[in-house]
Amino acid sequence: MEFSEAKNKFIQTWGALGSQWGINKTMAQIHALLMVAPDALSMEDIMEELQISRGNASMNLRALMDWGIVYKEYKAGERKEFFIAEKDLDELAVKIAQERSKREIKPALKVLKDVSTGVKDDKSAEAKHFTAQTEKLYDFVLKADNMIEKVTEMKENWIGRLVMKIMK
Amino acid sequence: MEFSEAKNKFIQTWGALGSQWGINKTMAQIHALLMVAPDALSMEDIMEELQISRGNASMNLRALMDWGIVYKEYKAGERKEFFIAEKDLDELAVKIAQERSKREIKPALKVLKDVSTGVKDDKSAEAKHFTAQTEKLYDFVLKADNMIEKVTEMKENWIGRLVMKIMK
DNA sequence: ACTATATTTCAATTTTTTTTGAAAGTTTAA
DNA sequence: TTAAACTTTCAAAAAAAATTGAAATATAGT
Repeated sequence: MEFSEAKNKFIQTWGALGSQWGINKTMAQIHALLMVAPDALSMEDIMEELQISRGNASMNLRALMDWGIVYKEYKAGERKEFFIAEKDLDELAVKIAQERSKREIKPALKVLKDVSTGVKDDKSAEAKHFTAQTEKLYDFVLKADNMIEKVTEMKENWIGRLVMKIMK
Repeated sequence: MEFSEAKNKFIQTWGALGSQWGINKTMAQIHALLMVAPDALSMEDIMEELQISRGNASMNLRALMDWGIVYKEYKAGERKEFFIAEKDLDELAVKIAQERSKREIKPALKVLKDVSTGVKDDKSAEAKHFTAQTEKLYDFVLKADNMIEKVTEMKENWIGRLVMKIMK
């Protein structure tokens, strides 16, 4: 297999996978590209390689930096900015987990708490079942979220260690 | 808070959360509705409550059943079909994890294996870095996927047990 | 302060995804 | 076997999301 062919296949696959997990295709592709680039790339490089517009590149690079998984780099004597991906996979997973927790799980937990404790006067079977079920859901999601935090705290190769623990 | 208000808030939130994780809004909303319904609902009930078309209801119920998290139920003397959600949250999480592994992670792993082992002749720094990086990614994703399988095997309240283990 | 270089923003457009609704298909009961 | 009750399918329409490109903004060097 040609290198360029393999690289392309990887970028396309990573983009498609991103879409399925609610991350826009270009964002995932830029990330894939930076993950396998040995050196920092400029916005021009990225536009060229992925055949995307300047605006698209700019917005998605910003999003990746907001997630904390891509960094800016400045090169001496160069005016333009270069970009580099977090390449440590443990660190990458931790960052993604933390961001998803902060952006999505925490707000959902708040709503779950509100709705599970908010219905007071309604004595119907439907309302009782609702309260019981959303309460269970709250407990479950809270536990899962705490787990993410715990896992995140055991810095360095946490996934390896976790596999050990699970296998007992 | 009125029950109907709380229920609506829950359904909307669950739908929005679904979207962010690559699950279509209606599918997540139907699931939310069935999660808090004390009894099985008919397609009519669902269409009515969520204000959606018959086709939409039919397609998304099928999708939920394909994921194994919603079941059909037949009532004596009733011609139409009723639907009920998997309400055990451990079971629900396991089913979702298994489906995502089967549909998305396994195929991605195959591509990662292919591209990380497929570039043979290219001695450039770029190609070398590519092979090294995709190999690491393969190992990492494989480990994560194995973890899902292990966790899935410890039936019954696996998340609680896992929290225990992690906290040591 | 000016200018060349680079980046960001955002309204308009394009693409993708979701939803509709009606026709086709299926099942059950008489 | 017919017909009513119900479900599925899928082409067309609508809605949502992503992308473009050019104007606005920012920055650095002289």
